[in-house]
Amino acid sequence: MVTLEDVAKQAGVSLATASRVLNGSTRQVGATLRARVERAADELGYRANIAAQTLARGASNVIGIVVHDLTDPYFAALADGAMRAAATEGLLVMVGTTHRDPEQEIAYVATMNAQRVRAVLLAGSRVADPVVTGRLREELARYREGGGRAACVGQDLLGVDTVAPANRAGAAALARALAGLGHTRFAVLAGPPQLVTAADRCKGFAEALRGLGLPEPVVVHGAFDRDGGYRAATEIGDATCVFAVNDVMAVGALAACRERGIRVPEDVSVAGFDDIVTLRDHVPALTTVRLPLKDMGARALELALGGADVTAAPVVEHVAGEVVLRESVRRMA
Amino acid sequence: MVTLEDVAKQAGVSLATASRVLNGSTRQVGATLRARVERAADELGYRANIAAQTLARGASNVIGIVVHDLTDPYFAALADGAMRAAATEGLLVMVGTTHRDPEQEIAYVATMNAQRVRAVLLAGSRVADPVVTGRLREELARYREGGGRAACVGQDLLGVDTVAPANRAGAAALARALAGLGHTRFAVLAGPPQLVTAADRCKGFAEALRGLGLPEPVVVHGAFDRDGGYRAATEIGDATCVFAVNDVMAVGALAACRERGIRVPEDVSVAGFDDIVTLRDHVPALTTVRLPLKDMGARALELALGGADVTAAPVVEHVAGEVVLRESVRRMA
DNA sequence: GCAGACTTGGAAACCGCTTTCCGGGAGGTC
DNA sequence: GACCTCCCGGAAAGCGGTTTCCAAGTCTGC
Repeated sequence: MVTLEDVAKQAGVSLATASRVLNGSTRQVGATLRARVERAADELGYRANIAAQTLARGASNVIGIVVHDLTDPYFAALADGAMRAAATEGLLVMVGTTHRDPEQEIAYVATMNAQRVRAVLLAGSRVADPVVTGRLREELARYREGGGRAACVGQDLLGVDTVAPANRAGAAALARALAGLGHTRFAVLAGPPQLVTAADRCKGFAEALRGLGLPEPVVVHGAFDRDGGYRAATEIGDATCVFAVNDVMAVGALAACRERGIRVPEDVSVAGFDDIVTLRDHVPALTTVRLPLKDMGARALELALGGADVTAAPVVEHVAGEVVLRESVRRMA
Repeated sequence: MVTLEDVAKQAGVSLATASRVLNGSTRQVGATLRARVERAADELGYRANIAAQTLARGASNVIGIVVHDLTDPYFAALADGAMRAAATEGLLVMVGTTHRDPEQEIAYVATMNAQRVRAVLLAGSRVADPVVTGRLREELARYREGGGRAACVGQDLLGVDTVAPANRAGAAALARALAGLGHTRFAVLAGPPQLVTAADRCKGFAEALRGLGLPEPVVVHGAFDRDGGYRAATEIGDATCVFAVNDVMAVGALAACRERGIRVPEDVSVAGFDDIVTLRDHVPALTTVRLPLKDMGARALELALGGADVTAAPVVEHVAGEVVLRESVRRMA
């Protein structure tokens, strides 16, 4: 590989000068030398060694983002938002996928720390395990002590800047909207009990029903994905309205209904959460709670990068969800 | 940040020994010292500085992958496959999204080169612009001269190892299957003419029709995304069967039909390409050509990493698509 | 014409780690 | 016991940049 020294030699200048010309310095370099250096670099096809730059500068130009699964449109949208924001700052993005393994998440924080990334973004639901969470916090603390910045999309459990979707409030609003349609017997496809996002949505929904004096919903736990929704949908009892705690599960539930000859919304109403863009053309159109996922991802990155004052209390931004009623629910007679 | 030197000092050993203990060396270190070093590292919370390691070792443990858009499930699946493969090799992944800007793609290759990533994966369609392609090839050549490895998912136009989906053959097979159902008047929602993937699929489809002695299809160009399909769907003339060159466009077309009261498949049959997993529950179920996207991503990474012989001719692996007939098409009377 | 302020180029220290090369001690052989 | 290995620890030379510190001009203003 051609190094800066090669360029300097070819241009007949010192290393220092070559560095100043090519890799953005505050120092001025005369037009003649500047041209010579640029020409040499071009001829030689010089590409700065970023590892060396990072080492010398003590700061890298990459950020890390840790998600569960890129093929889940929820995380893809979050990641996309964050990546666009990163790109405008000229930052590169290193992505880690955990596939919902909390150990992986911790490991990634350590790795990102080793990479000395400028900031790390943790996107995705926490699990309700204080031990695991504790270890994650520890690893994060270690990272931040070294000057790293961190932010999180999801529950405010990590002591870092957080973009927190209003899962509870959103689910509650949805419950009220659904109740407003005349439904009284509900089921919740609740996802795994340890997953905080899922649990919060479930809780918010149930609380709202309680507040309205309606009966408790049937709660069916299962996986947080399409198949989880599909399976859970078979156990909804005599509910007239089922709330799947995310859109992907709702789509699974819809599929299950279809296969079993249950019409939606005529026989049962179905609602989800997130308003996944890729699913907007689903038939029947899914009632859901819209979350501005891209913005949330972008905002989280801003938070991580912003605020020079590391010692300040972490800022938590709550983002509201908007209930979107579509064809998958119907008004009861 | 705590450095290796701090650890060495605390453990009362030399830098060399500490390095050997902590960062995988072939050299043995005695049990006593080894324990001392590990203890010190743990107490101090040492995290190796990967930039320094990369510099010293002359090789990094990250790979780069360049895609158009992570929120497009096609690329998400490809990326996911590649990332899983990378993870099993203990490699980190740097992701760049170009949003279909070829300049961005070239820029990313340069950047990845600067990062000295072990390999870069270019996923996504080439554009039919020899100038741009030439510059990309140049940039790739530069990278590979420096020892970088590269692979590509898509058309074999870059002179690197390639996983090439059989776009033409797949579309042709689809055309024959559709013709076998009795259709004779076709339309193709063809995407942008410069996009090679789109063009190949369109061409393969038309050729097959020609081979069957059927009339030329109506070809409607447009964007390669959902909205492109949506818009193009309004110009299909009197076709009884429309082929959207990818699933996402097909979904857009389906939406357009629905809004205009055109029943699918009763009034018109619709087919796509890719068999996007997220769309499998779409109603009506989409007829399509299945591509093993995750495997393709993984395979491309293997290709990039494998084959020690850089000078060998690039290997091109063709991967076939499988026609999957579903509800969105019907047999003509 | 000259002191003082500015500008610009270069030498060299340093960033944190890997690894080569050396040397000393332990263990084996005859 | 002498000689050879083998094993393991440390000193130090890089890896490819950045940046500080100097020194030598180049301008100003008087």
